[in-house]
Amino acid sequence: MKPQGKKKATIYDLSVLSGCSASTVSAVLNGTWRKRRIKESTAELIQSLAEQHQYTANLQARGLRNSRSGLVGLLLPVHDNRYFSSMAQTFEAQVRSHGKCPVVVSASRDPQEELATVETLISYSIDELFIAGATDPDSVHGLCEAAGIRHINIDLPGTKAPSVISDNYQGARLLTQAIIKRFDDAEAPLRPQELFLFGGRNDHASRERIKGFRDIKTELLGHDSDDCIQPTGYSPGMTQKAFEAFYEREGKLPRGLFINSSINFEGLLRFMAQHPHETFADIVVGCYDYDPFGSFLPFPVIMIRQDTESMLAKAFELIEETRPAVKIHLIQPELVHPRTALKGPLDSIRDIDA
Amino acid sequence: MKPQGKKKATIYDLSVLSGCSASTVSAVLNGTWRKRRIKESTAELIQSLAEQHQYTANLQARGLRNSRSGLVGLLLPVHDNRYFSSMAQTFEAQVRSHGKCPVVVSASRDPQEELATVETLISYSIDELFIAGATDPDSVHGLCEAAGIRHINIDLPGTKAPSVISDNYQGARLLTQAIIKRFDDAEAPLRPQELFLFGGRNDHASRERIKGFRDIKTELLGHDSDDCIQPTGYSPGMTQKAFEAFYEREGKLPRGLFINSSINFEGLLRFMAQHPHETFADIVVGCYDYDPFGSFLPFPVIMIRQDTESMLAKAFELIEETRPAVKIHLIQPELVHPRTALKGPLDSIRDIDA
DNA sequence: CTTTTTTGCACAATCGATGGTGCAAATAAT
DNA sequence: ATTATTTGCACCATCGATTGTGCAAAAAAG
Repeated sequence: MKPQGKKKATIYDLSVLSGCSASTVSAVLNGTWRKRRIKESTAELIQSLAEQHQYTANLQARGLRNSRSGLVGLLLPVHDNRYFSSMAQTFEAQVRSHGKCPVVVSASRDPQEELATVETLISYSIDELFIAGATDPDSVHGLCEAAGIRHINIDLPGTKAPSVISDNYQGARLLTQAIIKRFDDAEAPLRPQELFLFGGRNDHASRERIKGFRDIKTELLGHDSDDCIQPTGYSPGMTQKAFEAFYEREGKLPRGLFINSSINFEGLLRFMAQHPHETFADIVVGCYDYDPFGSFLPFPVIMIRQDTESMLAKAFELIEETRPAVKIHLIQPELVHPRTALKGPLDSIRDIDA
Repeated sequence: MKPQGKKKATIYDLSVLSGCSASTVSAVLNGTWRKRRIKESTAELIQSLAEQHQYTANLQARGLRNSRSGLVGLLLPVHDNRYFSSMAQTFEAQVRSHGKCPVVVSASRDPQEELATVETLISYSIDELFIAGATDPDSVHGLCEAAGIRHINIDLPGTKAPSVISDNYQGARLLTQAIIKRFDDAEAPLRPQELFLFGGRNDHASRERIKGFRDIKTELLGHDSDDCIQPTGYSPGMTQKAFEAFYEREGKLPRGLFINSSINFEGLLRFMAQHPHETFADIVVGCYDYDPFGSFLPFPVIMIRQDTESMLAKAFELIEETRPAVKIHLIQPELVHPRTALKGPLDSIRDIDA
């Protein structure tokens, strides 16, 4: 029928048109009509009217009534890096496959903003919340708990709700080992003071990665000292400064670099922009995060791809449970060798014309 | 006060607690109380009660009543590439600064999914919609129009709503010119059959870019033939195949490559993974999209950074207008030379501990 | 000490959908 | 033909917030 002037049709409009009551219309349109013993012919009539008038339910009204909204939220620290944006992509696909509506929001790794954002989501009667990389997962838990909203931590664990995170310790060991191995047939063997870790802050992920780094480094190279760890926060700018400072001091970069995340890796890019190719002639970089372009830089870049699909799948599984245990589920990440272009969530979406 | 057992406080709860009517409570808490001549002391009482009981308005109820929700939507084709994810990031910042709540969803460049997603958003009484990179902006317009929702196209233009897009023609000229210039002091000059365009499909952006590419190429190199244009859709897999096919046929890659988007660039990465460094020894790549890691690949990569901030700013400006003209606003993109690490939206978020 | 004006707030309808309850008509059982 | 069931649906309260309207009490004007 015509695209209507302005206002959307409601069950009351259809009620008038069909001669049935609004409750009948409602039942027909939300599928509960068999349970309510509505005649099949009545249902058909109403359905065809609904179609003609392009009826779609007002989800705010429905949500108000059932205090559910059909929305499932993903709280992200930031959008614009490959780790989180590909998480968003898989999240959307999984939520849709459950027949719900995904909502992705970021809170800039700011505890205040995290809480404010979650409050807003709760006010919209969001049904479930996936909390990824929150600085303060337990406070967020507090809000969800009070509102009776199922929630789960991803990427960074909390102590009050179940968490699904990648096995940072193991991943860091893998990555560090791979970096070291790269020097196996170098003319000069890698010395402990030549292998540094840059980036991260005092969060669970960083701590675990640092532990893994130090453990395997000590195992393989015999020694590790505190000054080989340079936490810079999750900021490209600070990371760049750290590299500049190091370079100023030492006249060169460490031969082996463990970079805590792709965001920190961008700090290295900024440093690179200021220095000639030779500066990077024989370095090996390991980055705890995968970025397809990062994998093809002019020096060997070994990366860790966190398995966001498995993490989210596990998270969905747990969030469905009635009383999930408050424990941390570790998902194994994957080591990605230099010059590797992995497939991603985009590969599963069809592209029409070529 | 205590975090409450389960249910959130409503104006009715506060109404009882304060001895005032619900309408008074409502007025106090939504700021209209002066207009309603509520005594200041009453307002203070209610506000303090609200704080004690951690009252937050049920936004679904409010939205139902005003048929507005405070939500502003951004419809994206996909999340996981730097162009769209950084668009999401700036979008969120801008929406928040307007006191609204951002909602970002992707629709996989699938016209069906686009419409379904927008219908859902409309059912939540979203206030405004930014339609980015939609395959079928005009159908989306239809839905918004019928629902009386302000909307605007970004990145890909429609014919029925105002659009803000980057100047693809001009950008493509810039980029192509920069590619050609790179060969100025090469031993062998670049011949027209050595400069190819890969990627894109039959959308407005691709068409404009192809036009810009061909125009300047003809101007500078004297000739351009149809087979130098290889549209592959927006899919890494298809793009890879196109490169493989070309390589199979010609035994090498073109010396000059114009790649239509970072998504297509990922197709080149996949190709690269299959071939040794030498294959890329003297190629020059121009990519219509900026990715910081892409900028540092082992061969010269010239990129175009689309100015998402300006695009969104302009879009916000237009969407506020009562009757914005249905026209296309062009935003100039920026040429980014190889080995450049630009700042992005992440730089404006503070990082607490270093 | 009236009359007018202002102040301060309560009432009740409304937004659209849902679901428990009740009840008449149709059908089946006796 | 009478009672018991089943069928098919209407009625109405409800979710929480908003807002136009109305009306006492208090203050000001006379």
